[in-house]
Amino acid sequence: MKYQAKKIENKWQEYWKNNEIFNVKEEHKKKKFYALVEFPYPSGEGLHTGHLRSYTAMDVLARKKRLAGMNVLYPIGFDAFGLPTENYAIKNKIAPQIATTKNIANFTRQLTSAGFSFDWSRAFLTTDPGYYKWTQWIFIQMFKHGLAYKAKENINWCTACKIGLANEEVVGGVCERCGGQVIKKEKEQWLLRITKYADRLISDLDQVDFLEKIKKQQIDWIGKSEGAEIDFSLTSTKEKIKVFTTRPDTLFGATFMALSPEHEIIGKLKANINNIKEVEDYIKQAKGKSDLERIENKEKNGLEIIGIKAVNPINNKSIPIFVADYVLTSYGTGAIMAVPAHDERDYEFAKKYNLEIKEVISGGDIKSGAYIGNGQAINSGEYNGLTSTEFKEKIIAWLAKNKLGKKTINYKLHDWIFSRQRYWGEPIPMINCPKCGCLPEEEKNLPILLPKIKDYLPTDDGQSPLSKVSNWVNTKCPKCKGKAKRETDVMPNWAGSNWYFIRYCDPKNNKQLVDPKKAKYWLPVDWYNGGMEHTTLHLLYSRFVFKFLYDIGAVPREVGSEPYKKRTAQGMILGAGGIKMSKSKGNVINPDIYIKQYGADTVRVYEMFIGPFDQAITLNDQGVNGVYRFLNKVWDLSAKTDKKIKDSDEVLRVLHQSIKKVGEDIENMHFNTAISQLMILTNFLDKEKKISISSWEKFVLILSPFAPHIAEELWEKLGHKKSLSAEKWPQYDKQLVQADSIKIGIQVNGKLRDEISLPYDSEPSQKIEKQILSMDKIRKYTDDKKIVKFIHIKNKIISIVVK
RNA sequence: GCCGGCGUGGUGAAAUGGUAGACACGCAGGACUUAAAAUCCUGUGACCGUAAGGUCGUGUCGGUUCAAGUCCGACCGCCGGUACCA
Repeated sequence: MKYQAKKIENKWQEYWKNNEIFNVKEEHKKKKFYALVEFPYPSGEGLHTGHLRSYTAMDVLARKKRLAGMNVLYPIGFDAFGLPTENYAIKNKIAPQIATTKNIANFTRQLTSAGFSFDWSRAFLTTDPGYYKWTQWIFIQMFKHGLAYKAKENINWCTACKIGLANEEVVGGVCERCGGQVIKKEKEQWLLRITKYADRLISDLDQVDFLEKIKKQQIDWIGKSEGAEIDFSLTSTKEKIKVFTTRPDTLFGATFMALSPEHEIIGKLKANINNIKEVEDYIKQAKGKSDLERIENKEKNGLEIIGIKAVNPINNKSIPIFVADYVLTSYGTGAIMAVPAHDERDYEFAKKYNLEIKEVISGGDIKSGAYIGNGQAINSGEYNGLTSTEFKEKIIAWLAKNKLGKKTINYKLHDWIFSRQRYWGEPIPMINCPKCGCLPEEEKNLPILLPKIKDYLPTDDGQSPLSKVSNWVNTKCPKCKGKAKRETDVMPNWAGSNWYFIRYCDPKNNKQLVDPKKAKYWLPVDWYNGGMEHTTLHLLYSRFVFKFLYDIGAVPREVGSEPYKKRTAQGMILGAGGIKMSKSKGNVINPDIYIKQYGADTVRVYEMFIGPFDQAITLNDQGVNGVYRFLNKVWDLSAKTDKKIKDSDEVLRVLHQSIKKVGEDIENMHFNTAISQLMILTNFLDKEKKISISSWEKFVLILSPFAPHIAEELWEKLGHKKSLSAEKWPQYDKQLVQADSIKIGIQVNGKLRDEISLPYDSEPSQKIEKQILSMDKIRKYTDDKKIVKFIHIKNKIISIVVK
């Protein structure tokens, strides 16, 4: 019979489902393995090939770990709240709930057809009230612990649609939907105090096994920098301006000060500013700039504030003050001491406006540009000669003693804006009472259901569409029972994906976020794989939320405060032309087509074979054929099995080498070389007349993580009644892996001239040396020469140096 | 600009400092076939040579070493992340 992929794939997918082969329970005698992939957002386009790559890789690992005797949890769910669905709903006037249901049916079909060994009994949607009840519960706990608060924040505002946009909706500085200009606008928002966890989010990275580049991304995103806050007094007023600097050692070189356009002191000192009208004009045009314009126009510009000057505390010199939009309001104090000699931006600004450039650290050439490195202090009075490090310490001590400043730490990371003026998200479970203020909803009333509405558009002034649902908005105050109103903002996309991996441990629990016993067994996640695009925000946010849940005891102590033991990332899948797949470029590939044409096993093996897992790959038709041929060959080989046969030593050797290599390669995510080894073994077996049952079984088992359907079918053909998923990963025999003899190369003066077959592990000896030197091809190069060196590295090489 | 990663046949790619190009695609020739597809066999880095064999060859230029795709230095190119973070 010929290999019929579709037929056997349907058969085994049914079998796995009906027999709940991959559904797991806590089994305390067994070692657990929690394999996690990023759950998909069920978009209308269906499963992306990138998902397929990640899910296949973890499926291979999960299946291998099962065979290794572990209790493997490999769950799946859907991250179903979000903007694309909401925008789709607005455009087509269809309830997002309906679009979601439809999309999920499609995703489920696709995921099933690829043969992933998910525990479907644990699947949920983040839009399930039973799930977002706990998303809301977490928010309330954050509020109760002072980590959720309201504040005025600048948000992206589309001037055409007149609505607030999430960062991900601003593409290239314009509105993703209408192409309209996006500016910053102040609005009251909910924020989460992630900055309180910044230090732990850095230091606890020591405890986990993440790819180094991922750790680095986390650290860079948090952006911790140590420096000093320094007070500059002002002439003609008692006000002061605080600046932040990482280089207090350059204080003598501060020749002007620059304020961000948003700096509050300007409003306060209006009366003292002689050119207030020009200053206000400058501020107005700076604020009106879109992000796009700010990015495009990188040339620094500013305006001097006439009438007040700042006084450098170290030498009492008056220096001019500028307002300049290269100074960010959102970092540090929104004001800087400018040291043109030792900062590139300040240098550029000083050149443009003809300001003093005073060198205070030696080591550079100030005429040609700023010197930003460390060095020795010069032009710094009594501090001259100190190194930058010594100088920093001394000057901070001096500032502190004179109450002019102090050591400070700053972060790039900001508190996390956690509200959206949208519909399709978890309602923020807060109530505004005119008497009692802003209070959390009573926990017994959770979940606060998202009401069904007809019009999903935000209001003209940017309020959430929920604000139009008066019978939902109007409620009672949980404290005084008087009339009160619900918070109408909803949570961002991230809310549901922050903690979903916890819920997989106990997805149906209605009394607790998670049963501590179950959490204790399954958590932390042993191995989390996903895309690099989620290794900053999602990873950081979910680590933060997990730490918080750990702190309040919602996650048991024994689990620890890090959610993921190990995190890896697959390379991107590029479309035709080696560019990112995107709808607008029309190069998106739907995995369905390949699965239909070749079957899931072929697609799985192909995706794993095409290149190194962590590198970007370009998907094309080249190579799929080869994998399909390989599986056909495997199928045909099964006809050669024979009960009576005993395999040759050579067959056993290649088999045991393969068991070793495939097993190790899977653990290291070197899937491509694992498959090439399976191909080598297949080609080898193909040359044999008969194959023993025992060898064939081992082959089928090591193939099974990659091509589970064909493996199950071949296993059944051998007369087994049960799925091979309950079998054991074969052991390799160390003795058998080594061949008796080994061929090694012989070099003369670095050039390969011949090779010789020696018994394995032959130690260097006079005898071998003599033998080699008597070989014809070697004599050709050595006979009339003097042998300077004779090197024999066991099992590796023989290298002769002649003169 | 800064921070990562990468650069090897016509193509995807292998290679703990130890015989570069495993494995696969494609291509060429052959077998089977009325024919095609499928399958099988042979060849396939470049150059010289009928062959045996030789020379060159892992982005470029240098260095370390008996030995470098791999280590070190400088440079060029591509990809990804980030962006005025004081």
